[in-house]
Amino acid sequence: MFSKACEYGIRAAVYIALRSLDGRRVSVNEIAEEIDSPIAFTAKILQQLSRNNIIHSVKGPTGGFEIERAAMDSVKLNMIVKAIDGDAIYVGCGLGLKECNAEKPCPLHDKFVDIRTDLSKMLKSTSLFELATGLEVGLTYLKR
Amino acid sequence: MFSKACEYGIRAAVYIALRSLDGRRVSVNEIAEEIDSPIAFTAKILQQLSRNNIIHSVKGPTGGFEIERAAMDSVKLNMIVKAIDGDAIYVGCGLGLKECNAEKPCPLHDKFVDIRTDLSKMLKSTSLFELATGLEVGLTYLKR
DNA sequence: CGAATAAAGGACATTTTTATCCTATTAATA
DNA sequence: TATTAATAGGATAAAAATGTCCTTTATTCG
Repeated sequence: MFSKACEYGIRAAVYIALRSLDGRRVSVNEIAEEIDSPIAFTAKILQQLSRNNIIHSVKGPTGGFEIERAAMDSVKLNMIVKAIDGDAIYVGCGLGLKECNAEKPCPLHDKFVDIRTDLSKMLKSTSLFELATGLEVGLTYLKR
Repeated sequence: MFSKACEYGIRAAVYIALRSLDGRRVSVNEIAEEIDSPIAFTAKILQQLSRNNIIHSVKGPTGGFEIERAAMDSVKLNMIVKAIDGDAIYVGCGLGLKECNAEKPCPLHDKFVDIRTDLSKMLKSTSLFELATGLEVGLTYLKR
């Protein structure tokens, strides 16, 4: 469904949000450790998220990554997915046709649109805050 | 969502079904032409489908691929997806955790289960016959 | 200012996916 | 039986995704 990069990106963002709730900045090393991801690869992904203004980075000692409280509400999963995987998942044809729409649909078009609309709605309506709080109270996990 | 191999596999199977409705066997070359896919790669995928008894192959002159009328009803998309992409799409965690279930869910688990259940239902209930007939009457397309 | 710390980013390596090429096998038919 | 047409399958190549390493840049703090 999502690329590895995107999976790491979402997990990282949720972890950063969790820590930012306590006012703590976190380093790439800590993030990679806590979400069980390869450090350097995770660093690249964090760069992308930072460039897309999804997370905030600070260089130097005491630096690291953080997310402002307001951003935790306004940043929805679809923004992270789009920043990393692009919009193929929202736009592309399920059977890989370059052109596939209601005019000239692939055999699966209508059924796919339904699924994708649901997926899209879910991603657009899920905020980092929502996911971070589930983690905070120990209901959910980011590794294993 | 699906791998390229799986996309080609579904398109190829639908095309074979379409032709088999007229009692015509089709060659790899014709299939690749009609679904706009790389020939040799498509041949590999057809081998997989054949080994999984999803389509039937005949060697030699007048040979080619075909699907029996009864199989067009019994073969559902989920069987093709499973034969080519395995069951990651049904089983795997949306955020890539090795272990993710109701006991120890990732932050997206519940929302993901909903989407995936819908996708799974759709694939399990869609037969090759259904897709081939849409093509036959010119409502849908396999290339472009 | 200098040392230390952390992200940014470029270059490279590995792995997986996608794609191609060539030979072997099978079967029809002239 | 020889030829030819078709799939089967092994080996290899190319491209994309994933992952690593090292240098640069920014910042803090002694």
